[in-house]
Amino acid sequence: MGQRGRKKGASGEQSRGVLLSIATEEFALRGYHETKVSSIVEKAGVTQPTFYLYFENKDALFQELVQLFRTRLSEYTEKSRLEPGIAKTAIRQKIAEGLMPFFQFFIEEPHLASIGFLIAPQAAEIKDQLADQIRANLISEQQAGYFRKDLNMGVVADSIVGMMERFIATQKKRSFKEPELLADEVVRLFLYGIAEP
Amino acid sequence: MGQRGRKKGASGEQSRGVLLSIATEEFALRGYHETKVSSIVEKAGVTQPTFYLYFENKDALFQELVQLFRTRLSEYTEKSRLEPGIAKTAIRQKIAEGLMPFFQFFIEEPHLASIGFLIAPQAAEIKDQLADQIRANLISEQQAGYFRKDLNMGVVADSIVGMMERFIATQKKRSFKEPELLADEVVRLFLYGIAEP
Amino acid sequence: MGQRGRKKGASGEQSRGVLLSIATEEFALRGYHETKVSSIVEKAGVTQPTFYLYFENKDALFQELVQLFRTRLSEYTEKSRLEPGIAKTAIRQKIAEGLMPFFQFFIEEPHLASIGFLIAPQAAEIKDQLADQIRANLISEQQAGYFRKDLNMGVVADSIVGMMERFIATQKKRSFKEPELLADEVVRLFLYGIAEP
Amino acid sequence: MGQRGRKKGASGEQSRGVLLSIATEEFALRGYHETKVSSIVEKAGVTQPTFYLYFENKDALFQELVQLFRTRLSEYTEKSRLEPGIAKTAIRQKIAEGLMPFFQFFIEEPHLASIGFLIAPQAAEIKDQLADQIRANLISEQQAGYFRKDLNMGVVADSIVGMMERFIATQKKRSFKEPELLADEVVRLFLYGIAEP
DNA sequence: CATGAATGAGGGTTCATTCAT
DNA sequence: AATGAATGAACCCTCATTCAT
Repeated sequence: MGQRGRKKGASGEQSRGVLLSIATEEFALRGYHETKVSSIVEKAGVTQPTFYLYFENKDALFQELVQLFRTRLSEYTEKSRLEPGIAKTAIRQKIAEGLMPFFQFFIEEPHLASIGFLIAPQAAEIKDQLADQIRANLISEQQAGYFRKDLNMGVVADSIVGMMERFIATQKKRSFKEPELLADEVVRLFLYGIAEP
Repeated sequence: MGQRGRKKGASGEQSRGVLLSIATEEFALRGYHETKVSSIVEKAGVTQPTFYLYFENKDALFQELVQLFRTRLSEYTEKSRLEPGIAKTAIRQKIAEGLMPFFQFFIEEPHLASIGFLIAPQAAEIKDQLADQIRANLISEQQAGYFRKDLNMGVVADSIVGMMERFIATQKKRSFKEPELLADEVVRLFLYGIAEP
Repeated sequence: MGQRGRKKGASGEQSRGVLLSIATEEFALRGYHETKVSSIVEKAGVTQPTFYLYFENKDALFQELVQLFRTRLSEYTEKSRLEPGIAKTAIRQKIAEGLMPFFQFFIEEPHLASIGFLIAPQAAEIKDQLADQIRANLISEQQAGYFRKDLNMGVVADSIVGMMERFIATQKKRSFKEPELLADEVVRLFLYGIAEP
Repeated sequence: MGQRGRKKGASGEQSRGVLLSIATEEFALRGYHETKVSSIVEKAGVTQPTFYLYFENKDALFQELVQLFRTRLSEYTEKSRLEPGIAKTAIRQKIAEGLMPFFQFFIEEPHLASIGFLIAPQAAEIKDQLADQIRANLISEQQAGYFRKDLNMGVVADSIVGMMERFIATQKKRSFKEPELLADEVVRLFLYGIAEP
């Protein structure tokens, strides 16, 4: 009752969801070409035609995941920018707070992150974009007097994005602590450098 | 005369070289699957069977390139380790000198670097290894008193490798200066951080 | 209705069956290498990928046929061993009855027999095995006093298997009679020899 | 001197001979398709073009071997027919003497025999022909009163040829004695049969 | 909503054979 | 007499995708 009626309609969305989630994992773990439509549907327990009931084709599904990654990334990026000038928190904590959402996202959605940062053909472009944003932020903070003026913020941004990529790529084998600790570690590194003061 | 002698024996190696170099570019620019044997040989001006005269198969060729990358990377890594302890040169310059070979390599062989750092399935492993080495170096220098003791050198190493990866990935669009300048920039970043002193 | 039901489920098995039967004939008539997947599917009225829907590859199909031959051969060999010791039937008829199943098999499945006895790389091994069995049988009957003791039963078994092979190989052009008659002919030959008594 | 002059001309025939002999072995052991021109020349220590200096193509070489087999077989068959009526030797020995040359040939040239009897596409035809000859001989001797009249000599001939084929095919693993002994064994089998007299 | 069955299109690889030297 | 280098012609196989039910 109701249940049954819904079941019909829901089962569709359900199948779609299963396919989507399996595909995410497969793409992340094996890459685009090594992930066959046939194996996705097999693991999902449906047949190949069913796949095309929910996705135009393999590439469309993949792009959907990439798009999903970009959306989520933006959402989390928003959080990074929340506290504009108000923040009386020390610069160190402020930056750590800005980094946290990324780490959280990468930890919560490792497969999606892998797709967007490592697997997708647009990965380069995605990272470029992110680096650009970060650079813009850094520059404005640099001009606000928080950072040294003699550093090329493009290089800094690239290093940060590169670090993120490494974080995503090595997440499985990383025994590493809580995102908070990691964020703080990273912030201290980028803020003060490794040199003995 | 020497001309003639060389011509004969060389023609084979020459074809191989052409194929190798075209393949390097193709793999770097399009990825493994998008690079067809048919298009490699076409650009090389030979027919498909010729390809198999010089390489066991497509994958063997690719692996040869990956191996070549690893070898070159090792060679350059050697250079990074030259001067042992004595070094009265400022730590800053010392590190810059250690970084330089990598940048030089990446600049001289951008396609090979791209293959080893971005395209190869083993890319993750390769970068992990490199990060491990760098971390080991950093730790020993840390213990020698050059670096702060409160930093996790694993994170530092990952950040450096990530930065390298970004450097390779963005090289084409990078208007950036000489490797010397870049190396110095990077060293200053990692040594002293971005915080206003 | 049963019609419809069968049609659906059966169509796949049907295609497989058609391919199997065409392949049997082609392999038997042309040999392994001269039989192309392309020609099998063409005669079956399907496209090449369909072939791989039912068989892992060309060789797997071939091996399946060889295995089928072996199985059938075993089944028929069983029949040869029926009546154990008591047998008051004349030795001559007893042996004829033991031979009959083979001839019947070879006549009913000439192509399969051809594959197992002539085409398969394992043909030698298959015949060796059969010869071994026959020899064992002959020896036990020899020791039971039915046959002369001064004959090497290995040679006899080889001769019988060789005769079978010739029978299979020449079946097409053989105008020869019923299997019963042939069996009797063969038995008389091997039992009593050709010498004028 | 002389030696040197001959060497040149001889070296050609020599290469040809080497190729021929290696090809014989390879064809016999691996079959036609599994024997690659490339592997023949490799084992012969020459290059592929050299192969075509001496043979029109792979098939021509193979046919040459088949032809050689047929020729040799005929030569040996001649020996079988030498003593026409004269022979006062007992029928048993006479037949053994007729069989001997075949066994000798098969033993002396096992690879060639394998090619002609097992590998060649014409193997069936070759054996048919041989069976025909043997049948003709048998029939004439049958009519001369040496053999029972109630036996189909076609079947007898096929059995003999089949036995020969088995002999060739199993020669490697056969521990068996001298050709004389084998011939005698076979003759006794076919003459008197296996039944307890 | 779902499937059994089938296919279009293309890719990698092999092999006998030849050309120029 | 011989070779280094190259190729024409096929063949096997895979995969994303669709049709009819």
